[in-house]
Amino acid sequence: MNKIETKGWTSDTVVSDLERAIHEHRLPPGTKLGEDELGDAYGISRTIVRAALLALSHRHLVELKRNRGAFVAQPSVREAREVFEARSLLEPRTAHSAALRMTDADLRLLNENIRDEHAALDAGENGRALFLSGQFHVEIARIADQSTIETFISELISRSSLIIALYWRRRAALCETQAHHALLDAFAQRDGDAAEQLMKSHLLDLVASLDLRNVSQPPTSLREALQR
Amino acid sequence: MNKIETKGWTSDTVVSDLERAIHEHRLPPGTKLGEDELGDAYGISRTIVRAALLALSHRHLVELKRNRGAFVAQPSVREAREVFEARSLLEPRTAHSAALRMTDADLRLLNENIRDEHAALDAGENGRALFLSGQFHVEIARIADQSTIETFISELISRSSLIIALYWRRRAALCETQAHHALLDAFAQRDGDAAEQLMKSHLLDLVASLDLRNVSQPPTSLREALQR
DNA sequence: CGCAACAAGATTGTATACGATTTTGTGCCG
DNA sequence: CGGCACAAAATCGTATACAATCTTGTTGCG
Repeated sequence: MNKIETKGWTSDTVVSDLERAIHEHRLPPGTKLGEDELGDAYGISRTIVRAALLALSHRHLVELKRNRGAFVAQPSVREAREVFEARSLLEPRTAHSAALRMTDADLRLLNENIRDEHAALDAGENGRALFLSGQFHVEIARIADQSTIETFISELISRSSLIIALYWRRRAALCETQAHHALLDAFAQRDGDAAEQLMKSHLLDLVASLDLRNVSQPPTSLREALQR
Repeated sequence: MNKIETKGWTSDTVVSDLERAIHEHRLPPGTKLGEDELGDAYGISRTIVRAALLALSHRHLVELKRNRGAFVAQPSVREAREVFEARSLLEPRTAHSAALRMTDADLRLLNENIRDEHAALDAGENGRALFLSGQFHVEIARIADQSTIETFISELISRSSLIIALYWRRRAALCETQAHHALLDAFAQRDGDAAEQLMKSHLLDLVASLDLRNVSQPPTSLREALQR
């Protein structure tokens, strides 16, 4: 693997970089994250890498197996349900708050986000589109001016990306930008109740688009199947 | 400081130990947690201590200041409001779910918890009473069978303990065991709606018992006042 | 030929050494 | 005597060395 260099990588920037790579499905669930490998890639020692992996494990994006190494998490069906249950408690009412605090600048930002997502989809950059789609939700929490809830939602969004990687049913494009459009309309009218309802429906739609039957955990490779 | 020893302290056990000490107000907000000091106390190297402090900082129980050290967090008024806002989104509906899943064994456990809290109060062990009071809330999330939400609530409860340490108005005893009693009754009747309402009120009462006016951040010592 | 025991290699876990930064203490100069 | 500059000490940040554990490959026996 070639170096990334050109930056002064700190623990936090490595976390951001890896989180984004996971979120964009460039690092699929189950991928082994070797400490030496990462250290070489970023041009830092294992000390920093370990701090980053520890942080990612606290966000449930990476699973640390003692004496075995770090792996991109593979959320179980159970965990997938829990994540969306948590989102359904946090996001609708947060969207409500956001609608009441929405500024024109915020609206422009959300609009741009949707536009960029469309552009990414057209360009075939599905990973980037998925990332932007998640950013839309995090941005709402930021607008609601609730940084504590924003932290939770941000984690849940990243985990949702892993869940989508594992359990997404339709192989077609993410045809959910309509939901975001509808939300944007509610925000534009500062209609808290509408935003809350739309968000609730949006999350239900998302869960419905997943295959969460307890049948088979699809391993990403033969190798991964044996590691469990 | 004398050693604790007698245990094989891992990073996780140190985290639990420190978290409990913080939760019980044995380590008040602003307390400096020196790495060498902790390493000596537990008989481990700074490597493990740092991993533990990193974990605690991710839970917002410890603040890491670069090249300055780790300190028990001192939540701002802003942060205090956010924590209780998050709790108000998560806990009522989680109590609802818990009520519907409640077993007799669960009821006994919650009952014991309340009894122990009373005993601790009578014995003047206010820290332990506060810890048990928090455990009550976490236990509800466990009974609701939502480990993801439980993790969030657990963090919020610990942060609430710091908030109470800083902004608690009445210096008298924590006369909130009645609220827990009322909740227990609702649980015993498997009345989800009642439990949800009671939890909502309970949280509102808690916030009301705090002094969250933006006046003065009471520093724990002269020293701390200058560090900010 | 198959399987088990053992040895070699690779990877993580922990401790420690060293450098950077901040804090604290001292002394010179105004 | 007060204040600034510089030096000493303490503490954190990072890298690296070594130990523990797991994985993998090999060999010998049944």
